[in-house]
Amino acid sequence: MAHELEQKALADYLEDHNLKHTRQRAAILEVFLEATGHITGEEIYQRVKSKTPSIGYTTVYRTMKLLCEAGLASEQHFDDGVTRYEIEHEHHDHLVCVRCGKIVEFECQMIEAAQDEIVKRHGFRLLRHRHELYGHCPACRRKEKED
Amino acid sequence: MAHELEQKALADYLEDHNLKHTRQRAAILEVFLEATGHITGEEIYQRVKSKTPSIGYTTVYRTMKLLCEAGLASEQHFDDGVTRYEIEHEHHDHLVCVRCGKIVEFECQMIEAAQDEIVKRHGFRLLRHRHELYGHCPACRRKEKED
DNA sequence: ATAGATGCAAATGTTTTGCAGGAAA
DNA sequence: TTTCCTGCAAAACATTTGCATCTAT
Repeated sequence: MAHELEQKALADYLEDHNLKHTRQRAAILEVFLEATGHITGEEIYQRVKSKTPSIGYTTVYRTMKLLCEAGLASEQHFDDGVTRYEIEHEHHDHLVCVRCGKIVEFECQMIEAAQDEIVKRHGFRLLRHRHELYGHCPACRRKEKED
Repeated sequence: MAHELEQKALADYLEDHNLKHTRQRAAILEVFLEATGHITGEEIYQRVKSKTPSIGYTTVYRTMKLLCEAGLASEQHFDDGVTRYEIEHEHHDHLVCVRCGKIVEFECQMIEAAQDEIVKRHGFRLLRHRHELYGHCPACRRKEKED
């Protein structure tokens, strides 16, 4: 099985919390990890279904919530109102192509510093942020010119 | 009537597009303008309802969409999945208190410049962006210490 | 008179919950 | 054998649509 490390992390989390290790949970984590990230609940459901037809939406959503709690996944909400799950990793933001849906991650130290300054100026305590740039990716810009 | 200027802008837009000037449209715009901005469809509905009890959700949503097209309002989607409407104005971003819901707008030239650089580096064409900082506002931080 | 607007009820799409049966420890 | 999970169906929730009726022009 691929992704042994993450399956191990899940097993540890389940054990620590007196939760059970089930076929469905392993299958959902597997599908999630195989995706390039930024996958929706619906997509996970469809892919798990092709191998385990008895799966329900309920289990997918519940398991993804659990993976988030376990620190393996995190939720992203882009402009279309659908929750997407990505592999949890350090601070980064997103560049989204509104034509083809391509998502690129970026990090910018300068922006982080500017944010801290703004937060401080307003006396807030920063918990998290969200920064998304929407536009057309290089491939779509090329297609536009052809149209 | 307050907000004559915007009511005039709406009237012009309606005329230009062969749409009708109705009591409901004027009432919804009025309520929207009286709010401090960042009001939800539900809130608009409730406030209009107190003066015009026959109003329906449908009309509120349809009218807010129309106001967006007319350039008077714009939609904002924060993390709770509820659409909020704000008075359309130049580029700015949001600082949101997750405890009390307070919303502060900010603008930062340095961040805008950094964004442009990132977009250029990835070959994208930028259409719009969204930048939200979530945390605790000064008042809520004070309350926290009391708790 | 007529194009367009309204409000109700029903549909939508996504995610959550209640519950009875099922599987892991 | 007990505790936790699962999948179904139904609920929730915000928003949209179909349609018969009403209203501004």
